[in-house]
Amino acid sequence: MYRNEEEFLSHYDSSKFEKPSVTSDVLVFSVADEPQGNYRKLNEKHFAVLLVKRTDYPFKDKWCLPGGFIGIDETTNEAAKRVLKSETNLEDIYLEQLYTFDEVKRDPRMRIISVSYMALVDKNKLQNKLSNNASWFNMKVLEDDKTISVTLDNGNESFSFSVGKELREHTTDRYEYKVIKNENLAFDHPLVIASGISRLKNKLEYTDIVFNMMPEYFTLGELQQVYEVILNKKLLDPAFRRIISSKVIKTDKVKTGGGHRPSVLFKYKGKYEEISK
Amino acid sequence: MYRNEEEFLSHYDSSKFEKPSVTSDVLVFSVADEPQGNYRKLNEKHFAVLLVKRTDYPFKDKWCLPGGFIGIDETTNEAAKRVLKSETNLEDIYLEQLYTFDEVKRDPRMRIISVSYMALVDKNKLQNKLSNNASWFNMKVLEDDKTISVTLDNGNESFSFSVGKELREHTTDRYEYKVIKNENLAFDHPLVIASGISRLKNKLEYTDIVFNMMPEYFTLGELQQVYEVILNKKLLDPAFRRIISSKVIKTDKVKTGGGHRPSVLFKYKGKYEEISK
DNA sequence: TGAATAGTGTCTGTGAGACAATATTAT
DNA sequence: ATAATATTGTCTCACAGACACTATTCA
Repeated sequence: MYRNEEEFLSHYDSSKFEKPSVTSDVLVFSVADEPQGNYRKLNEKHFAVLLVKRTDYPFKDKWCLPGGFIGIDETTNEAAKRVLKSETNLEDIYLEQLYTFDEVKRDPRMRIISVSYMALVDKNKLQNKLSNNASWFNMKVLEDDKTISVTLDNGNESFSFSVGKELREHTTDRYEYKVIKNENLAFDHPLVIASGISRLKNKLEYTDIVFNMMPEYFTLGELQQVYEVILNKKLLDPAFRRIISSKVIKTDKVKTGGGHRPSVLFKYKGKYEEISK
Repeated sequence: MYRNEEEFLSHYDSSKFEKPSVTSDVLVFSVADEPQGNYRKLNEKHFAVLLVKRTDYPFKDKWCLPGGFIGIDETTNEAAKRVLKSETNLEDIYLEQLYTFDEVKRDPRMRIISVSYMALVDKNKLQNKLSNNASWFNMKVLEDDKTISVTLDNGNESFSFSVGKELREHTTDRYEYKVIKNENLAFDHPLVIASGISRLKNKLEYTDIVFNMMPEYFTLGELQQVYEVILNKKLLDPAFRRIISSKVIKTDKVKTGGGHRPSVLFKYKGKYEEISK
């Protein structure tokens, strides 16, 4: 035994155990604006995720989440930020740890543990800033009691995957899904995407994270569209306005030009409150 | 470049990068029954956490969560179960991944990433099964907007710690706390405990996890006490009964002997429903 | 009998769901 | 004028908070 902590540390051999590798993977969500024919109608919105085409084995040519090995002096959060910066050139965006995936065989090369993060971005803020093998995929999500099915489409390619939510009796963990169908995604990334969707839906209801996907000024109609496209259901206008009103402040700006009554622009109250204190 | 995945894998050198070590730490919560003088009164309940005294450096003689390095062929979840079994001799108990803590300097020896799990147990099920350097600590939790303070007491020792919740603008993560005061806990375990308390409080309201800390038969009064001691506030009887009634079924058993009206025993509905289908 | 908990009844206010009604624009 | 969205009004119903009341036991 050693006499004190210093002495102990100087003798400690950190190479004794065989260690897993650790990566940080980032699930980047956004809501895309898609203009369509009728000048009167609003832009359609799509729930979208950022994927990267793998150029190397394993899973060469499959799509995966942006991510990579963490440095020995870098936190997983820092690694996620680094990856995000290099793929989207965005900084200071919302990032939260999602889940740590660590099935022993999730990577065929070796034991790799993936700490996944969820990021929310306003797609309009990044213009032509995507790295060239990255691409946004619109998502259509179908969810029932037992399954989450997602269809992905980036304009050129379209494919789908589905995962099952099976609840084991005593180890119930919301994110312990199981891949049922997957052909075009690398690793266990279907699980990560499904977990992220589930988390986002939940947090939408009891936090203010949605504003991380919004521009500074927005109409309540636009905001409602974002909720609707993520939650995948229509909301009633008056109810939505009631609920959201406390989180948002009216500005004196309006949005015109839509062939219908102009819409007042709002901004997120959060920051404002801090200033006004 | 390699011609196919197999060829690639056979050449892959997994020792190229310097890797962190990975541990699995388990936050075991329970609610302790403490009998007290007056024969009429109900047992007092205490929110409790299981800690282990460290026998080695670093942090020799400080208290920490049960945990340990994961095997190269073992998931963090399996490691958590293994640890739990060895400390409490309990199996098949509720276990969910909490958060992955990975500050670069969180362990003075070397880079160690900790995947933490939260477990809920019914303390009555384990009799004298604790390993000998483990001990239950009753917790008193004080929480306000900015701080969580916890006082721990196992009968012999009493100490407290506190962590601050600071919300950074764009990286808001509920579990990114900061240690303000800590003298007796090893590593960053104050953060883990605070995160777990926060998660448990939340999940109490919208899931059924509480029943993992209950015996098969319980009275609504006892169940209410468990809620009250975890949420740290009194609940109104009629409201509580209304809300909980859908999750629970009445049995024909009663609990007598308390110097007051006997109380009907209930059981959790979850399992029952599956059988009756 | 009385201390203590078990359990029920009911009033009130809040807030969500639903739907109707009005307002305003560009073509 | 019309299609389309913006915005507000209001009715109803469910439900949580609050408090009062009744029920039952055992030293």
